[in-house]
Amino acid sequence: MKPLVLPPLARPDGMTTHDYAFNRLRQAIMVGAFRPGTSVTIRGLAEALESSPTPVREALRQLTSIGALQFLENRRIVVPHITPARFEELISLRIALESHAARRAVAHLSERQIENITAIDDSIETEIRRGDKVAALIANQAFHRKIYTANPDPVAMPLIESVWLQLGPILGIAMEHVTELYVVDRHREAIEALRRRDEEAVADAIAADIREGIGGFDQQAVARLLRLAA
Amino acid sequence: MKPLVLPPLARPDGMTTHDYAFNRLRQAIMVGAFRPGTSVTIRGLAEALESSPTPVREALRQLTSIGALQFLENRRIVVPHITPARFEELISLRIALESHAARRAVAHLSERQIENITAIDDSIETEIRRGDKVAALIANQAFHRKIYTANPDPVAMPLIESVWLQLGPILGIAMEHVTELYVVDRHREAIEALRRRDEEAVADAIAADIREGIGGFDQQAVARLLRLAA
DNA sequence: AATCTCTTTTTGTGATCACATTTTCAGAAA
DNA sequence: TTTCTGAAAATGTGATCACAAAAAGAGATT
Repeated sequence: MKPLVLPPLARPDGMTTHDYAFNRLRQAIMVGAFRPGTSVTIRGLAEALESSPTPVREALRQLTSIGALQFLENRRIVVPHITPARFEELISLRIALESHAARRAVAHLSERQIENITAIDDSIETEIRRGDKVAALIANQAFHRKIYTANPDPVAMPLIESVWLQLGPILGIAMEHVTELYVVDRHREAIEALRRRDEEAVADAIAADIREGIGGFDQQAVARLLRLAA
Repeated sequence: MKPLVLPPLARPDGMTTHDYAFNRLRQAIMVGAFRPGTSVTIRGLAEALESSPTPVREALRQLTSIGALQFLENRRIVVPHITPARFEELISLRIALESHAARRAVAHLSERQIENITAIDDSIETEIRRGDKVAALIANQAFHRKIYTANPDPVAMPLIESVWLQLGPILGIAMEHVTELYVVDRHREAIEALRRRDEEAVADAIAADIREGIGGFDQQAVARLLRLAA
């Protein structure tokens, strides 16, 4: 058994073991730390997290509920495989969900929040220039999340994160093959539209942003990689 | 402790205790067997299901992942409350998700499948005439599910079911106050559009179907009920 | 060298128990 | 009657163990 490498994550006080395991695994999958097809074991993770099977199993079950993992028929636990068709469906779903969420958030965004979002966009570019792919990815997710959660009832957010999780393993592959990240300027476009309170323009900018790339990764290139891996 | 009443559900051979608990609770919530704010206990459910805390807790954790339940700060487990605003957000999300899923399914539907869907629609009307609200609800969900899962990669389906689950408790309230169900003929409209392979018309029919009612329940009336309950 | 068979190890499952926190509720005090 | 207090009960959490199924590996056979 390979000694599982898990990106570190602080454990806030009072957080249950189960919650900690869930969040840490979730974060790991979301930023591409696991490749499609990777299998994990309850006991292995329990050891890596210095815990016991019970809370880990609960965390794994939750992760399967949101599409991040899969319990196979033979009881094996794996990171789901992704076909090119499934990848295309997920991107298309992201566009539908996120342009919807963006549209429903516009009316609730304060000037202050828009400034905040602009600052996050700057940090994305900083990370891209520094070449830190994972940090750029996380900042990009923060950018999107900040917009959608301006809605006081962000019911779409958990669903969006579920799609991000399902795309995570792809990002891991992409990060291995893509050497250069590029700055997406659809973000500036979205911010401008937010300032004008133009719901349709915001939705369009977000849709274009997703269609053109996955947080700094060229989508066409990723699709090509997938076809090769299949 | 009130002796929990849970709608029965067959347990297929080889299904794990955990899976059975999950499916049974899920089904119960989806058809409105629990009111918003209802609290459940792990031991209580374990007893009702003639099982033990471990698999039940896993099932409950999974249900929270998909928005069907909520673990509060004080460790209480409850069916989430719904505000009118949240209800409106969920309906709007249903429209976005399901019109998208319908559009992406059209190209994959065979004539045979369309016939099947027509038959399901007939069964909805039968149940409505018989006055069996729960059966009508289940048939209505089957109608929608059958369309969306024609897509060989139905990645949106789990998200759609998550929204259905979050609307479930509302349906329970609706069923208490609404005496008369009515037949939605947007279904016929959708079927006609499916036959013509008209993606936009299908998406529009589904959107209208959702906007006008929740599987036989008048949406405006439900919104009014919610405002009263709040 | 490839395939089959049987043993050993690994792994998921579910029941049980101890512990800490929360809730409940009876009885006292205002 | 209402409010406060403290003991008892209920509840979520997590570790452990026994069990059955699956996987891995060793050795024999073809």
